[in-house]
Amino acid sequence: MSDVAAAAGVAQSTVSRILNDAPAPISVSAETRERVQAIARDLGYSPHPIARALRGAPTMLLGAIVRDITDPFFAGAIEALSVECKARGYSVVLGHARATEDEALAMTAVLEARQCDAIVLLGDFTAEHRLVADLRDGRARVVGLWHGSERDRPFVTVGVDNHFGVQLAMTHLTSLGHRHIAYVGVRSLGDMQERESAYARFMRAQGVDPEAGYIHKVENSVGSGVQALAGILERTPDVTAIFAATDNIAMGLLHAAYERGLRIPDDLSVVGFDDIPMAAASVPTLTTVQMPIAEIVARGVEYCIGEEVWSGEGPAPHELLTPRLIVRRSTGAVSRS
Amino acid sequence: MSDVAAAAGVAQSTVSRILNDAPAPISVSAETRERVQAIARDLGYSPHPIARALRGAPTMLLGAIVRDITDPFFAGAIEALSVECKARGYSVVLGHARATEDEALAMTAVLEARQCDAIVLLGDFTAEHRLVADLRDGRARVVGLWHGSERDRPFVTVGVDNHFGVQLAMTHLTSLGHRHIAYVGVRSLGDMQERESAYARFMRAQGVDPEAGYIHKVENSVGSGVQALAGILERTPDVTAIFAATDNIAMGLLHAAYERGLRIPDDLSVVGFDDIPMAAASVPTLTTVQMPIAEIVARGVEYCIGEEVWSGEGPAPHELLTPRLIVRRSTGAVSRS
DNA sequence: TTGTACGCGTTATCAT
DNA sequence: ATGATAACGCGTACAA
Repeated sequence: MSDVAAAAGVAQSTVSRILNDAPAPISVSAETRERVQAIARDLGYSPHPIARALRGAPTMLLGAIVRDITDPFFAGAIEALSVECKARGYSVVLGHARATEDEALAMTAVLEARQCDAIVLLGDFTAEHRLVADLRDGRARVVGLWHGSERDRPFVTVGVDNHFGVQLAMTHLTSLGHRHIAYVGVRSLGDMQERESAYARFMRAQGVDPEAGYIHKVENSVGSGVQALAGILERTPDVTAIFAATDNIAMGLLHAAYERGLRIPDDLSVVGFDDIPMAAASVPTLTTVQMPIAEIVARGVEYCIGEEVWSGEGPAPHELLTPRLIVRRSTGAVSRS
Repeated sequence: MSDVAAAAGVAQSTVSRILNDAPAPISVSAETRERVQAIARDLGYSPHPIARALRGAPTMLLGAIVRDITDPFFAGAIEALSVECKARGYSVVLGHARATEDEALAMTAVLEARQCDAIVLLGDFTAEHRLVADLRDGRARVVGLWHGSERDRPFVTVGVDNHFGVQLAMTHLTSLGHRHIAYVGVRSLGDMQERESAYARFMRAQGVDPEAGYIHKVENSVGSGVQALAGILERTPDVTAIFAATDNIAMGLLHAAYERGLRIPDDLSVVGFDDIPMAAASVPTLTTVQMPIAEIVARGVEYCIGEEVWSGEGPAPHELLTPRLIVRRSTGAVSRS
């Protein structure tokens, strides 16, 4: 910038004013303005974001803390986040927080994140106490997406109505005649916990005790479907349908059923949750619960770097968006009792 | 930091020296050192990375420019990149460059990327001339991963030996008796182009003219398999096997075959390329070409922020790592001629 | 209308 | 062994 000033024969502050479209009470002669702008262009000047940031300007960086980018669902969420941020001139920096033990390392991400104007938590991190505490005390605004509906949230959260989503899926199955419906979920809090309890409540309302071996917990990976299915068939052979807490798991179940020679949906119906891209191209295609990902992300970003901020007073806003059921070919009428 | 200095009753520069483990020729009394360190800890002091960066320190930020995070293969690559960077104390900031027309926006990512110490290109961006030009002229070190093997590369590239990978896949198919093998690829340069020409060369060596309708190009998505299969069966009904340039496409083919009632591998064999996680859990599981992703990423990161730098003189280093074939259940002996 | 001077939080250099 | 001071690039209050 000083180069530009020197070349134009004006003070550096003048250049700054011109290039930043000086606020109202200041005025610059049109002639100087044009000259400086021309020179700045010729010299290929571009402002140094770091120096700006040092002056207190926002870094235009938004930190995204996520457990597993490889999870197709979160990959889609990050995609949406990236698009939304780009539209607002922001970039997203990735913070990895793989395992729970990685808490300390996740902290690192937070520290680095001090350069970020805001932090978005993708998924459930309620178990990560130190992380949450640091985030709460930190300078940056924080928003939790798909973070569950726990009480006393320390920051704004936006998510999906898990209870309603599960209801949709389960009602679909019962309307097809299924009564003995197993659940395969993930040992985690937040959304996973909510889906499980919504399932349990539904089953009890139907007069079936879900605690009688119908609930199975595995890792959230396509590979875990095999062991889950084996467990289900062994402990509750009367099962005619399975509700999986994520599409990833559901994919694993489709695979495992195929390996065992079980036909879907003739012998077994499967419903997932997430509607990942692969759900529309699996064998067979997967009936699943779809969430308005883009909307959820957009709401979260709005709270982070938009107008609609939370003052920090009173309970943190908590928005729940509504999912819908996508019926495909993995579910069908029950063929045995 | 000035707070710490005031509280300790020493000069602020002294604090800086202590906290940064001052270089050799400087000495600090042990007593002062401990006192300052204690106070810094009590005050919860942590250095301001932006101010450091302004002084010329590296930002410890690595920019990753990628077309589609949703692509399971690149999601895996980003995961590996993130892990590798974290181990070196770096964070990765995501630069989205979706469509080709998005070139201008990709530029934005580059500009923001000025804060980055290095840039990693994930995938092929040779068609993005302005992007490449800007990157070449830029300050940051640039490395292209899976960027193809074009000549006169303006920066270091690390990738996979596509020719060898295709050879593995095709040899596997011919050894099973397949002769009429179709190819489904993507209209793009870099790796996609190399896989296609490697396929064409192999076919010609086998005495089959690949130009006779055996080559099909689609979008790289699971959804595009349906139209691809329809086109293949219509134009070349003698086909008994298909080689897909990516697992994503291969997944779509498995799905499309199932919808048409074609049994895999009895009626049709399918081979993919990438070995995405889903390839091990599809119906049926997919025979595919696996790349050493972690190694490729590690090599790239080494060139970016490691010791092994390229001076900029002479031709840019270009490393090719070796893929291997993973044989699963989507390929079998030919059953018709 | 434009120039001067200061400060953001560090680190490096020079002087004490 | 430590303190004072300049500089990094920018925005801005104040002076001219």
